[in-house]
Amino acid sequence: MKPVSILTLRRLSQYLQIILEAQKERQEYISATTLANMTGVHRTQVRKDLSSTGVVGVPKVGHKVNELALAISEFLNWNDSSEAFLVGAGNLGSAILGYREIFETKGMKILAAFDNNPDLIGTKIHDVPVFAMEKFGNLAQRLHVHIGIVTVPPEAAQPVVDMMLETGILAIWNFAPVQLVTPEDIIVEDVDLYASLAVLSQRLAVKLMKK
Amino acid sequence: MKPVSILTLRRLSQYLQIILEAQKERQEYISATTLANMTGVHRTQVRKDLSSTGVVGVPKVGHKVNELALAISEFLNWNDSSEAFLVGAGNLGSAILGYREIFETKGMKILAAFDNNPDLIGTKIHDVPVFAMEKFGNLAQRLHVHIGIVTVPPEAAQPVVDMMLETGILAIWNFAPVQLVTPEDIIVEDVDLYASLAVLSQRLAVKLMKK
DNA sequence: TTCATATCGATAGAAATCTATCGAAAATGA
DNA sequence: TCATTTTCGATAGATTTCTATCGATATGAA
Repeated sequence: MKPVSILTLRRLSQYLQIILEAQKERQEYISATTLANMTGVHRTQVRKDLSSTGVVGVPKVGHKVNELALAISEFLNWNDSSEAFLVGAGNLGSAILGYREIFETKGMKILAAFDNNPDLIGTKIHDVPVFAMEKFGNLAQRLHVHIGIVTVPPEAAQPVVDMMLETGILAIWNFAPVQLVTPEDIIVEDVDLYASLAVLSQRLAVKLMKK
Repeated sequence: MKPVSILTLRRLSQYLQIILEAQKERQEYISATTLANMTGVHRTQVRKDLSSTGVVGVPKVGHKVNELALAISEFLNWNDSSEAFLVGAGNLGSAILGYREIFETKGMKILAAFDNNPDLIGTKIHDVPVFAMEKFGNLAQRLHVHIGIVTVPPEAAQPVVDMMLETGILAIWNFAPVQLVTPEDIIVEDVDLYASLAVLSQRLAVKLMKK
């Protein structure tokens, strides 16, 4: 199995979303062509992306919706569950916790949240208990948690991450808009809102200029 | 001015973040090499990215921090303000509104939020007033708002977007995990958490398999 | 049965993106 | 003053990513 590009992974998630819709509507088959039309990705690109999961389709028919959904889920490792801890139970953290159930269907179970705000400690947010920061290490090791979700303010992010890495965290989902410093083998996935906004605003500026 | 790739725009935002830090620390100069080391992007790539904003550096010295910050901000259109409306004042919407002030420093002013929950209408969230959905069109046209932020549940996203497009919205910042259908000339920037999670979980799975 | 059509998977070619190299310019220090 | 070092910007080459093309196969209509 050769490594797959980030772009392919992102597209696979996109296809899966559409495929799940088709599944809800009881469609039996779906073709790469359909996925291409719905996403704007090129037909052949969709085929390549799908082929990296190992599925094979039937000419003139396409792929069985159920099989395809399963294959992509398996490939993304969304079928077995990984445990996660979230640090930073503020606005953004709470919002993420609100998606807890959906994330569970995608293989990520958020077991607990951590914060240093005494008002939050001991409470539950969207059914997830909030603990004091000091409890992180002990709990993470005991429960074999491998994913850390970072939703703290920018200046707090690096110390939090340093702390996480001491406790066996292998992958970090980082929502703080800072460049984290981590060892090579740690997986860091950034959700960079500023970068996203940058694309939006520059594109809009170019567009308005042209008119 | 030739068009700039999305990847370049995202990196420019990243550089700017680092440059602003340097500015806070009263550094006078910063080099492409430094930015490269801090981000992991290749030296020459950083130079190319920077050159697309039109800045010129000084050999052996680098770029003046102030000038560089200004050039990138200008290029991303973060120096003049664009007005935005947000639809969907739930968890995620509130979290976004919490970043209102930071977004303003990046050229986006969120003037109002909209929701169809009667409990929210008439209230303020992070100082932003919440109106009924029906008010959107009228207000958007009167205030010449061009950016729509979509933080509604997936099933509500497409209707909301359709409504937005009827009222002169030109760019959409979409946080709903669905494929939006829009005319060619509308700018859509997706923040796709599932795609991000897909990258994280697949990478982690591969990593754990290797061990 | 035969033909037209839609789709598949594979391969090859095109385009975009990234990396390496080179000469020039500014600072530093001998 | 002159060599050394660091960085710049430009160009060329390598790599990755995307798109076009082709034969093969299953379906459905003539």
